[in-house]
Amino acid sequence: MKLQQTHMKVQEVSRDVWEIPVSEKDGMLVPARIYASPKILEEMDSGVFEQVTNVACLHGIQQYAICMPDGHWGYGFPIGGVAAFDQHHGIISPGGIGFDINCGMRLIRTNLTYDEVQPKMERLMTELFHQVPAGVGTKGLLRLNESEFKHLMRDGVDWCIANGYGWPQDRERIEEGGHLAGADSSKVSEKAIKRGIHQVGTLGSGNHYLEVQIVTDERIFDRRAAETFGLFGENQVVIMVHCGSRGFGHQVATDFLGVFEKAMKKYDLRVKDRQLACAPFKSPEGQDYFGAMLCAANSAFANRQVITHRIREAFSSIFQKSAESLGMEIVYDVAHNIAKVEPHTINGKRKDLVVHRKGATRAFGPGHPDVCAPYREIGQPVICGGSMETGSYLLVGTEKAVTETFGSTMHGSGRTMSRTAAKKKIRGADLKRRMEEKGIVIKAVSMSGLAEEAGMAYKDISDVVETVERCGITKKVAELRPVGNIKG
DNA sequence: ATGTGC
Repeated sequence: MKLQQTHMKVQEVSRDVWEIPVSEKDGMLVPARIYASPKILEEMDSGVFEQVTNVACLHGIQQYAICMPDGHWGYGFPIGGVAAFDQHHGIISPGGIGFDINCGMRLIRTNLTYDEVQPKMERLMTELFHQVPAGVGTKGLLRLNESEFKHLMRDGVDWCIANGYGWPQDRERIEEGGHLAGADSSKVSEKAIKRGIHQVGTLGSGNHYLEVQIVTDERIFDRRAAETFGLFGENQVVIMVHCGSRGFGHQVATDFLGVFEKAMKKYDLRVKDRQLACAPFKSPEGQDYFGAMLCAANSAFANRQVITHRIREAFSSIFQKSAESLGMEIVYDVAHNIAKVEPHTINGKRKDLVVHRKGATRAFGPGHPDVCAPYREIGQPVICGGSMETGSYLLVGTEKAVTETFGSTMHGSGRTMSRTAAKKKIRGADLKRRMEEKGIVIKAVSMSGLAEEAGMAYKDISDVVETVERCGITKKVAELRPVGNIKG
C-alpha cells in the first residue's frame, strides 16, 4: 500500500489511530500519534509527520505527541497538535500554542427560524458587517484607555459583563468562564498593548469569520445533547464566530519567541527546529510568557464577548425585539490555540500537566468537573468550523478523549491548499456568486481574502468529524449549515 | 494568524 511507502514508520495501533514509534536516533522521548482515516493520512503533508516527531523530542513530554485529523503543517508544531508536558520538568513553547493566542469558536443560539430571518437576511448581514469590523488592522468601535485594557486582559469576560457587554449568565457557557486566572499584564510589552488596545470587538482576517447558520432536524444526531445546548432544529438560526486575540496575541507570541531564543542557550535546551523555541515552564522566562499568554487569552475571550454584544444589538435592531426575547444565549465558547495547566492521569497517577492545544479543542466528557453545570451530564460542547461553503459541526467531548488525548479533539476542517495556491485557482468574485446562488449571503472586506477561504482549499469537514467519532474522542451533536458569512 | 513580505 502506498501509505506504508510514504510513511514507513507509521503503524496502525487501532482503527484510524497511527503511531510513529520512539526512535532513539531521532531523540524521541515518546511515540507520536496521528488520528486519521487512511484517506486523511494519505493526504496529510509530510511536514506533519516530521513536526509531530520533533514535538515528541521536547523536554518533559508525556505519553504521546498527538496530531488530530484536521492537522496540517504549522509554525514548529503542526496545527491540530496536542502535547502535554510535566509542569516541573517540562517546557512551554509559543509554537505549540500559535501566534493567534486563544483563537477560538463561539456559538450563539436564537429562537428564530430561517423563515423569519430569510426576508431580512440582506439587511441583517449589512448591519452585522457594520457592527463587527473585519479585515487586517481594523479598529473596533470600543475606545479603551490603557488602564481599562489592562483590566480587560486580566479579567476577560468578567470585565465585559461588568461594563455592559454581556449577560451574567454568559460566563458559565464559556470555557474557563472566559477568565483565566494568572494573567499578568506587567509581562505584556507596550508594543503589544499599542497593537491590541483598539482591536477589541473586531473579527480580523484570514479564516476568521462570523457566520449565520441554520440547524435542520435531519442534521441533529443527538437530540438530547442538542436540546441541552438549546438547539431545537426546525431551521433554527444560530450564529458562529471564529476569531482570536488579533495583533495583541501576535505581538505577545513574537516578543516571547525572542526571549525564548536566549533562554534556550541559558538552560541548554536543544530542539530539532528553531520554531520549537521553548523555556522550562517553571523558569522565570516560562512563567513570564505564561502570564502574558493568559492576558492574550483573556483578551480573545473578551473580543468574542464584545462581538456577541454587537451581534445581539444587530439582531435586536433588525427584528425589533430584545436580544433576551430572541433567546440569544451563548451555546458555548471554546479556545483552540492555548496552553493550560490541567490535572490528567498518567500511568495511574494524577498530575498537573501543561497541555498545549494548537488547532485542537478541549473535549471533556460527561461528568467531568470542569464541564459547566448545565452541560455536565452531557459533556463539553466542541465547536468545529468548516469552510464557508460546507457546514460546521457541534460535537461533544467523551471520557475516551480524557484518557487518550488529554481531553482533546479536532477544531475545524484543516487546509489542503496553501493560501497562494487557492488565490491562483479561485477568483473571489466567482466564489461569491457561486455561494450566493446556493443561498449564502456574503459580506467580505477583500475578494482575494475570500478566495483563500474557498471550500476546495479545505479538507471535507465530514471526513474529519467521522474520524474523531470512530476514534471515540468526540460524538456528533448537529451539523450547522451556512446562510450568511462575514469575513475580513 | 499578522500594523501580511528581509
